[in-house]
Amino acid sequence: MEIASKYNPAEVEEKWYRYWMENKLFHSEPDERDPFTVVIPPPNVTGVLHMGHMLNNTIQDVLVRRARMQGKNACWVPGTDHASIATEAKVVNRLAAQGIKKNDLNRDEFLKHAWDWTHEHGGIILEQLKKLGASCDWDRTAFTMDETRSESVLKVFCDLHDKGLIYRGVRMVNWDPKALTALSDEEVIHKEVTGKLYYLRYEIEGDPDGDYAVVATTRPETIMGDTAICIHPEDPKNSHLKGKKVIVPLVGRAIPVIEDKYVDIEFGTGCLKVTPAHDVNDYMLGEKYNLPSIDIFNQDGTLNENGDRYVGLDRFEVRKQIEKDLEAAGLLEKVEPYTNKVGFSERTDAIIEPKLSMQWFLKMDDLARPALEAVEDGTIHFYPEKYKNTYRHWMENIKDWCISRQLWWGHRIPAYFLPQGGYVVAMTREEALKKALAKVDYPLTIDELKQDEDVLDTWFSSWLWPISVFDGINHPDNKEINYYYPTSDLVTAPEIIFFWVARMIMAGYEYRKEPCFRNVYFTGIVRDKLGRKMSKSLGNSPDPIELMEKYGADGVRMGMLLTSPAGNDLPFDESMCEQGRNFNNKIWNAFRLIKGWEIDENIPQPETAKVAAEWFQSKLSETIIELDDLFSKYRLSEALMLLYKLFWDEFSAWYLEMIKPAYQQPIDTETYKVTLQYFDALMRLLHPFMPFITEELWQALYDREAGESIMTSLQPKQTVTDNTLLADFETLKEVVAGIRTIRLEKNIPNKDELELQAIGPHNHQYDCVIAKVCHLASITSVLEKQPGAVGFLIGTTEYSIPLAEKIDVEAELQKLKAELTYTEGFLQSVMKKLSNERFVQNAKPEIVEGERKKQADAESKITLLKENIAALSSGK
RNA sequence: GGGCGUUUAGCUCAGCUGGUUCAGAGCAUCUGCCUUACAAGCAGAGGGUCGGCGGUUCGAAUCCGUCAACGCCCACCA
Repeated sequence: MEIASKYNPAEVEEKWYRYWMENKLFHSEPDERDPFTVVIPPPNVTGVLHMGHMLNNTIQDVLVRRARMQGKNACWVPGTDHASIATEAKVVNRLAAQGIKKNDLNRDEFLKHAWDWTHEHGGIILEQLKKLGASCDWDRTAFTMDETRSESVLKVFCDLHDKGLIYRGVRMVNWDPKALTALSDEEVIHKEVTGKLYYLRYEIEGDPDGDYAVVATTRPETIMGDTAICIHPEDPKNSHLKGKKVIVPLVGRAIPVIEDKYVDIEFGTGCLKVTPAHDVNDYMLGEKYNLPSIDIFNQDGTLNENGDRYVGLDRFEVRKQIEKDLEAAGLLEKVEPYTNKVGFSERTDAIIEPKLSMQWFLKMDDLARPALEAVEDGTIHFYPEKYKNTYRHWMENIKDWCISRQLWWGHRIPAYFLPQGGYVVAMTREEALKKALAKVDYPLTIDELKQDEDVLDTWFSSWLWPISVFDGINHPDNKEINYYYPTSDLVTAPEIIFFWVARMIMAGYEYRKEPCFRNVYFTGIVRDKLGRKMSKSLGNSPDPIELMEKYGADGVRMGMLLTSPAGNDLPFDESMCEQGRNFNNKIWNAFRLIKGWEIDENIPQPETAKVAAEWFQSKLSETIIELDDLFSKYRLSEALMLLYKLFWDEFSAWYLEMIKPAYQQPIDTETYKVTLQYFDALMRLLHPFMPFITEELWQALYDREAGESIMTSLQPKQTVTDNTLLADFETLKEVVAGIRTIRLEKNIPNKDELELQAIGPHNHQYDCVIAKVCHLASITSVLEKQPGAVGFLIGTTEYSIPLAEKIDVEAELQKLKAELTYTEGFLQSVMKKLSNERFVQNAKPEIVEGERKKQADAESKITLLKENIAALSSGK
């Protein structure tokens, strides 16, 4: 059989993914096994795969594949999110490119465009996930705006409304003047911005030439909305303003001076302008002192009819202009550079305008309580644990959730307004009519009901995801939800801990009285080499599909996982994928070696192979124990590294070298059989990480039945771990390394046979292995080192190799002397400890014992070294 | 402004309740090898006063205090 010396992933990956799909190996149905459920964090329906998805989904796939191979009924539910604002923004942009404004269209027309866009781009990302090897149950693919999920959302809205948890009210909200919608607090990103602090003069009414108030503000363009200025009641600087009225600059309107301790005397002039319509704090002052509220902005951030001479101009235009006008009118005292935090829209990056508007809110206090408790008491476990703190802090200070958005793409709020005021909430218009008729005493037709124009926040559908994908909202007692819920693990980014994770937990308790998942694994952020977050706008993100073409999906998966412990950022570098690819190649070539052997049934198993096989069995078992432990702690990077070393170092570099028959010689049946078993076990251990190559080789290892797959085989279990044997082999490896070093230093070709002599304790049990690996003629115990031999120390045993040619005495002496100096220093530090009475008294007995042994070993080593030095010197 | 976290080899990270797993791993680097599975490889080597200072202790990378740098989250100071 001819096998290429380089592994070629492309065709292998294609072939096996198809095989898995054709055999329905990803599909899950409820049965008697334990379920292992994971719901995918649904990516934006029109999004494309980026590196963050790669990391996130690779981790999920590892967990799911491993669970499946532990005999669980694994079910990974894929799907997409309608991503209200993001998708609507994209559609608006596309329409704009065609010269169509959103406002030119009615709601239905716009939605048709949105659905077209969704069908055109939707699901691309899911196809890309297949390339990665994701073992999702594609038959269950869900969409947050498909029929089942939409019904769930409306049902929950109605239910929460009926429970009195949803209310409508005028509040100061975060207004996005670009997207023309309110945003939740979580969608606002505060960034530091360098701007100016303007000091404005407000003349005192009735005293135009006299004193005036000076107000410091960063937003001079809002003065048209001023309805008061505020000072601290105990501020001596501004006491002359008490009880007075002042004139708003340029506008000429008189407003009162109010007093409140909210004002910081030290800041600016200690005098604050109050604009209740456009600042959250001012709003509160306005409420407290019953001030009128003058809204000066249109929805898009331009000034409305209250904008005086600036009507129609954009807010930032006005800021520039008003500075000039104030200056000209002599009303600008001074301008200082100033840095403050400004809120930006997460989606559109527009500067948020605090705006009073009528919105829908969800009361959070009651929902938050059980959700907080679940994480606190460990019912739901976070990895890494530090996010517990973040979570607690938010949950303890939770505010009501603004759930309405002034958009069209999303779940339209099922509230219907009545012609003479009031509203009803119902699943359908028909139901709404019934409810309405029961409520009013005037005749009413169905067309007179006016449905709320707004849609719900995207997260109002995703918070139901672990339930709604199994239709557990609409049919709370169906077989699927009862079987698959609660889900097992959630893998997501810490950025959405509030947006999504916290709210899912709340919905879980509200609608199932049970946690929605047991473990949450928070991934880090994928960054570029310079530490910048990978983003489309920076153009610093490699295309995952291209990466997979270059390094193979298994290679990329491995590259991503090697350096990303839970919660740590991942500084991405292509070289990591290279390492992954190289490992694939290593596996491939080990397979080539094994499969290339000829088997001879008549030859007995050599002793070397027998002990090697025993040793590897133990090594394998030891590794499995460690692996289980790492998985239980979700330390996936370390788990992979452990297997990497097991395969590369222990199996390839040691085990295969020990059992390898001589060139063109056949191998015995026993060794061959056991080696195939080991290889099989290694493939199964690696499969969750690298699904494709392991399937390819696992299939090629034996004749497999049709439809059989490594995917549905079981993970190897621990067997016997012989610790003595393992320790003996570690010593053996040191001896081998010592001999190799001598070969290298003395330039002795591998084919030259050498003799090894041991002075001091040496276990001859595994000599055959050393002899084979190092190509030795013999290993003997002797009493004295031969003149002209070179050696090395392992513990208190000296190993030496007699050499025919002359050795470099000077160099040998130097080496020995250096070793002596080091050992003497070491002995000194040990002696220092032992001569310290308090150490001997206080330290645990075994520690003291250990130090005594160190002392003895060091002393005998020193004696040995001195003898050698003396022998060498005299022989000079 | 509050809270959380990080700082160990050139890079990315392990190091659990203080002492024989204590200074480690992988990658990178250097040296020698095209040895008949693999140069995407083999063999070997070098490299860190564990961020600074102070303390507790017989003993500190590990515990305490403090300072510094970086990161994240939260927050209405004009």
